[in-house]
Amino acid sequence: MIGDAAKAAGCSVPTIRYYESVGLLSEAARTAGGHRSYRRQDIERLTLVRRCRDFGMSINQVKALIAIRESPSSCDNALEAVTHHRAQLNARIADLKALDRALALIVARCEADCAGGASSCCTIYDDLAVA
Amino acid sequence: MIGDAAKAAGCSVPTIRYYESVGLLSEAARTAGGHRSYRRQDIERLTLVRRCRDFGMSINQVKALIAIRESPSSCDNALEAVTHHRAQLNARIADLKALDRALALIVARCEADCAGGASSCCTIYDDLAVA
DNA sequence: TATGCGGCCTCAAGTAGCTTGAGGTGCAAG
DNA sequence: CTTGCACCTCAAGCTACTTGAGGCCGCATA
Repeated sequence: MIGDAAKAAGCSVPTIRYYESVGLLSEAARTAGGHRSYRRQDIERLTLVRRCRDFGMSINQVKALIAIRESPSSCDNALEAVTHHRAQLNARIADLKALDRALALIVARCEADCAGGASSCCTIYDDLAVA
Repeated sequence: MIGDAAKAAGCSVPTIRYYESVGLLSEAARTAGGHRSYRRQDIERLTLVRRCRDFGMSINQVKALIAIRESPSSCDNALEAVTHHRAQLNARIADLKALDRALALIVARCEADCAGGASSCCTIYDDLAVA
């Protein structure tokens, strides 16, 4: 039953149907009544997908990673995919840190200069609008 | 002309029309021929919006921030909005760092144990699938 | 005056990764 | 037999835009 699979993998039921619809999971077997049924290996695959998504990989990145496993290629390819993803992650972290530093400066200037004055002349708006 | 405004604010022309459509910008004045025209203050507003978006605020957050300026409220409200956004940013950064640390361990184990073996039995897939 | 060309116009649909809703069926318990 | 939950499909909504189709505006050039 799809509900059990969702619980096991830690995602919602519609999410599983969505993954199936975009080809991340193969079409599930059906019971006589048309309900999807999942075996242990199906749930493992679903869990793998979920975890990769939790790690911030895109649907296509997950597809690629799974394709590597299912092809007769070297483990180095999987390693490279994950390493590449880590590089993206770190670039993103650096970007966000830079944003935060810039916002910290803006906040500090407001605290120093505005001193709770009217919002219509707050330094925040000037500082934000400067490219 | 909308093209000039886009250049000035560093965004695309359709983006400006989009901002207008969702109410982030007021409806632009039109020339006789129906083309949008922008005054200096319109461009300043657009630039403010663009910068807030660059800082990772959502459309609604930007709307709220602008609403604060245009209401007779205290600068503290603007300060709080930005501070709250910083808190979100920092939470996101912490999350991404945790992901990266987890991926680093997975990569390390593959490098130590797989040694370039077949991808079909790479430790990466096992490690990723563990909740 | 015609014509070419770039920039503008509107409206619709596509993008990612789901979630939410409508309307209807399967199945086990009481 | 009926209640009620979980399941089914299909369609639309969400964010923040981008892309495409089909068609004017306005300036310059021949």
